[in-house]
Amino acid sequence: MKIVTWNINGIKARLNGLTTYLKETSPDVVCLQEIKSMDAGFPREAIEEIGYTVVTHGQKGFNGVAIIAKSDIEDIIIGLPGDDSDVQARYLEATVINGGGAVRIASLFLPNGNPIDTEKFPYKLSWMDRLEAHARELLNGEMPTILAGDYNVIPQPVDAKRPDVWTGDALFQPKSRAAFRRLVNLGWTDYLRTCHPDTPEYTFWDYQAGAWQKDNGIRIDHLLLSPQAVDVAQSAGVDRFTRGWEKPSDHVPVWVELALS
DNA sequence: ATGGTGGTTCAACCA
Repeated sequence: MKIVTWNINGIKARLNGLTTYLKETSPDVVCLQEIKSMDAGFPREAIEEIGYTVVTHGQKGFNGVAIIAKSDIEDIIIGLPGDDSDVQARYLEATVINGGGAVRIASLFLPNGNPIDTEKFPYKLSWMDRLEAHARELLNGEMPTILAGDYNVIPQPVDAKRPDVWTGDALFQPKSRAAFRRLVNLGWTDYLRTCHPDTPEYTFWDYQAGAWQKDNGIRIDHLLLSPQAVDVAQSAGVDRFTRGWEKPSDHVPVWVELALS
């Protein structure tokens, strides 16, 4: 069972890329971020036509997350629990049934947090606090669980080609990194890093200044696995090839393979 | 080097 997370930076601009990716790699589940579409405007038919169920949590213009799967999607939670006043569409959680098993999967788009001297940075940190509280609750469940998404956090210096230029950025601030570490320390596994301890594994390259050509990337899209998910995990990787496509997203898909029938 | 690129929506915001 292949589970993917991918910030597509706009579903309208990326529909061809997404359907090509689905046909070429045949993933069982894809968690999408930055669909930049309302639910009604999401091109669900084009994705259903190639065999996927579609659940979206969108808003006008910005943000927006979705989960698409080859099988049924059940027990859907829309929005990150903990603050009913937060109207930004950044979190969607559901159960995906797969043969003999079920996996609990979240698609999350963590706030960017820049510039750090504005209200955007405390919003990021409070959102991470809420995620930590909810992630603690999720560990009490019995199901394999994956928190997948664009975390907008560079966990370690190895996760950036040029860590020095990110020191003032919300993605690499000590408070952002500490909050990510607290999450992991609850008992979640950054499975891609576990599988590939010695290589950068970048997932994002800026559109500007030839970042892709220079491989000036960062690793900010993550799959955090509960212990029950780690027990059945087999491999993980980054599908870098989509970054070289015509009209690419600035992020690429990150995947994990689980041994569920 | 205080720019550079891209998506959504339509002047400005977000990343």
